[in-house]
This record gives sequence, C-alpha cells and structure tokens, in this order.
Amino acid sequence: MVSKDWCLRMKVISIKGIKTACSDCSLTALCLPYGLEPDDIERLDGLVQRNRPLQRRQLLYAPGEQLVNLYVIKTGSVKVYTQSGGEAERVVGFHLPGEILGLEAIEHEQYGCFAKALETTAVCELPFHRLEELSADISGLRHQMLRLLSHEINEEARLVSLLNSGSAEERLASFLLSLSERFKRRGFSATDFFLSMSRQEMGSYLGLALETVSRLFRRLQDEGILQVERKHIQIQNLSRLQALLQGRSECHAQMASNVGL
Amino acid sequence: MVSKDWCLRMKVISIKGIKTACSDCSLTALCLPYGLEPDDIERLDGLVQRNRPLQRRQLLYAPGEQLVNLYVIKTGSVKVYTQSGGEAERVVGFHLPGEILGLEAIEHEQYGCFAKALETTAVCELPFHRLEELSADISGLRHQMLRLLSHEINEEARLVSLLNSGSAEERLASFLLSLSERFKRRGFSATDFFLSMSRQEMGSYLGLALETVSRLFRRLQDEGILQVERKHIQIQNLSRLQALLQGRSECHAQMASNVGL
DNA sequence: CGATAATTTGAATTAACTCAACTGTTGTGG
DNA sequence: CCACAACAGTTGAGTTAATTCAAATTATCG
Repeated sequence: MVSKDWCLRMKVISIKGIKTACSDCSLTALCLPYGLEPDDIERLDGLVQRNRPLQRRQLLYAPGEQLVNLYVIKTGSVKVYTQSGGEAERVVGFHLPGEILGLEAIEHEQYGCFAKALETTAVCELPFHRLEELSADISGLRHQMLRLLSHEINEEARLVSLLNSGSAEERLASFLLSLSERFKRRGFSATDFFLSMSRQEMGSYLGLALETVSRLFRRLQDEGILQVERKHIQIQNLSRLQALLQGRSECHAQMASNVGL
Repeated sequence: MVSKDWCLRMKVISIKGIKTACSDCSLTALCLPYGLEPDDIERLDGLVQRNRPLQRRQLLYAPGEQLVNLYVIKTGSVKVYTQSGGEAERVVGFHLPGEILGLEAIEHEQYGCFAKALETTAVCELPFHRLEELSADISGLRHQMLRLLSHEINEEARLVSLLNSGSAEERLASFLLSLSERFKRRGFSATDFFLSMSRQEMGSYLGLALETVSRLFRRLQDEGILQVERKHIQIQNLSRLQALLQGRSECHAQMASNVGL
C-alpha cells in the first residue's frame, strides 16, 4: 500500500541523516545555525548530541521534567500536547524537520507539555545550558535564539487568530497550507504529502471534532481541491485552497517572503 | 460615576510613575530587570526611554514598522491586534503594567500587529538593538530575555488550548481569572477591578460574539459569581469562578506557584 | 487471521451566532 | 452647559455550523 512506501522512504532518509554534522545538514538554513559563521557552526555542532531515532509514540519529554535539552527534528515529526487528569489530550502543535522543540520550557526550566514522536523520528539534542553559555560568545547565536522564540510566538498568534475567528473549513485549509509551505521549504513536494497525525489529532489541534475533519476532507475532495486517500494528501488546486482563507492570506504572504526560518 | 473615579485613580498613578528608575520601580520583579544585579539594573536603566504617556487610542506601533523598541507598560493597558483589508480587527492580547510588548517583532525585525492604548498609558521604551548589545555582557539579561519570550509562548499556548476546546463560559472565566491573577501580582485587588476593553474587544480576543460576552456577564451575575456594572467587575465567589474551568486549572496552579514573571 | 483502532457517514441536537430593537453612556460642538 | 449624535451594552428571537451519538466500514498490528 501507499503508506508502506512512505514509511520506507522516511526510514531511508533518517538513516542517511542521523550523523550529519550541522555544517553538512540540509536543514541548516532553517535551523539554529542560520546566519552563523562556519567557525561558530563548528562550535555549536560540538555540543549537539545525536542519538538513535525515536520510535513512533515514544516520548521526547513530559510535563514537569527538568529542562535539559532543546530538540531539533532531523527527520520524522512530533506532536506537542497537554493532558490533564484523565481528560482528552489537547494538541498544541506539530513539528517537522528543522523545527525546534522545548522553547516553552525555558520559562520555568521545566517542560510544560508532552512531546511524542508521530513516526520514527531523529532529533538533535541541544543541551540548553551549554547553549546559553555558548551564546555568551556568539552574538549571531544569541540573535538566532531570540528569532526562533519570536517565530514561535508568531506561529501561535496566527493559530489563535485562526481559532477565534475561522470556520472549520478555514482552519483545515490553513493547516494544510501551513504543512504545504513547510514541506516545500524542506525540499519535499508542496502538493503531495502524507499526514503523520490522525484525524483526531488534527481535530484537537484545530479545535474541531474528528468527524468534522473527516467531512471536510470529503468536501474538499468533492470540490476538486484535494485528493485524499487516508493520510495521503494531494493538493490539486492550490489557489482555490488559498482562496478559502480570504483575508487571512496576507499573513502567509508575509511569511513566504522571508527565506530564513 | 464609578468610572470617573477609576480614570482619576489611573491618572494619579501614571503621573507618579513615569520617571521612576528601574531600581525604584515597583514592577521590577515582574519585568526585565528580574534577577539582575543592582549594577546591571543600572546599566539597563541607562538605555530605557520614558516619554510622555500615550493617550487612549494612540498607537504604540503598527504592522510593517521597523522594530526599534520593545515596550514595557508602566501604567494603563494596551491591546495588541491584527487587521487586514477592511476586516474586523482580531485582538491577539491585552497587556497590563509590567508586561512587555513587541516580542513578536524580533523574528522579522518589524512589528506584526497593532498595539493601541486602551486608556492613558505610560510605557518604558527599550531600544532592542542596544538591549541585544547589552545582553552580550550580562548573562542574567540574556536569560531573562529568553524567559520573557518563553513566557509569551506559554501564555499563547494556554490561549490556544482554551480556544480550541473551551465553552464560551470557560473562556470568559479563564480570561477574568487571568486578569485577576495579574492585577493581584501588581498589588491591585484580585476581586475588584475595571476592564479597560469593550465587550467587543473581549469577544474578539476570546473568539466570541460581543452579545455572547454580554449574556455571560449577566449569567455569572445571576449565579452570584460576579457583580458586573458596566466595566466594573467584582468577583464575589472566586472559587466558583475557578470551578468553571475544571480540568484546566492545573495550568493556573503551576503558574501561580512561580513568583517570577 | 482476528482484534483493535481509525475513519467515514448519517441523523439529531445544541451552543453560539446573527440580526434586530432598544437602552444607557459618552463625547462634542453650538 | 445642554442637546444630540455616536457609541457601547443589553436583551430577544430565529438560524446555523459544528457537535454528539450511533453505526458501518476500512486499516493496522500482533
């Protein structure tokens, strides 16, 4: 089946990528080393740990644990979520290769969410305190760290704006376009990709019932905008998908105009 | 009327507070100087600009403007919002004394939202680039900047979680409790305060129609939880208000247990 | 292969919205 | 300083988008 091909592809990439130094990593331009001098990248590289990949459903961290590392995803994907007292989990974000995890833990020096691998996932571990020490010497690193945190703030502000005034359709369209953009920047297809999360998880992230997500996929397919086969998504009409967002698009345009991050 | 008393009170505070140095400022523990050595606070103080207060409805910054300053509110309050192409504005946040504004601008070196004074408001201006320079020397300042950005991320994550799975009632309760907490930490009453924003603005922030906000105030008053008179709110039964949040409370508990920020 | 989990689809329900009318408040200019 | 216009808030009635509950279908995993 199609999803087997996909898993296979992922595995190949991750094996290839695990031990790559920052200087050789294809994600450098999206990641912490962005804008640093080669010498400084070398120093940064010196503190990066690269362990064996996480298996699907393995936790990267959990709430209450002491902040030790920030993590950058090399391959695979991770969901970040909260869960309190037997309640259903609430997904706060999905992270793709090149994206950094754990920034929310800086405030209280402990993680505030669960981070769980959605598939086999390789990460770089960045010991936070050593990173802070290193940033004393490297102004570019200081700046990039602030930029990354600021980026996270902007991403969440965009989500807030979407959640508090977007219809279900707008929310799903925005989500798919966000994924599309992010895949594209990482050199994958912007119009043909696999979702690593369930309908349930998408719904939780977008504030929708899983049934609503399912119905929306069906509707967008019937309208000829998407081709959906389970987790395999093909965007057949990108501009019509973008049109569903209407006045919200300026935000995307602004982001797209910036290469960094 | 009551609201005139309020305006008067605000004015007195702001006149008193405008020229206070960081070292003498009652907000120090909530603000950027938190955790810094007296000498370092002095150096930080040296780059802070304190101009005449903003009048109600005056803009602090607008989208597209070059990032120059971060701002800390001394007195008054500010709403941060986006607005695209004739559409209704979308409120992204409200800021009270001691809170920092403009962090979202770091990513692209330009502001991404409007920031507008909801009442007469005094702010400290922190030239961002000089702040970055200063942070090269002061490790505590570097750390505190990261903490502040991380705090913002956590606040927004909390809002996201609220918006995508909370009822209208939970949203309003959470909003009022958040205000209550913040007022309390600043030495104001936790149970008797004035809202500086309209029902419309609250609704926009919480993803609710203004009529819904109005009806909820009425309902919470009828239930004996609140006393509402226009913008004057008195919380008559704090624990019942908290109970409306149910499983969401652990988040508040965690925050309350931390003194800093 | 059988069991468990994920997804799809339908039908009924509902929380919140929109539209509309009315009231109270605030600010402004004559 | 008052009158009036513009604005902010309240309340009611009808509508609707998305939910919940239920059932059938299709994957996935041991």
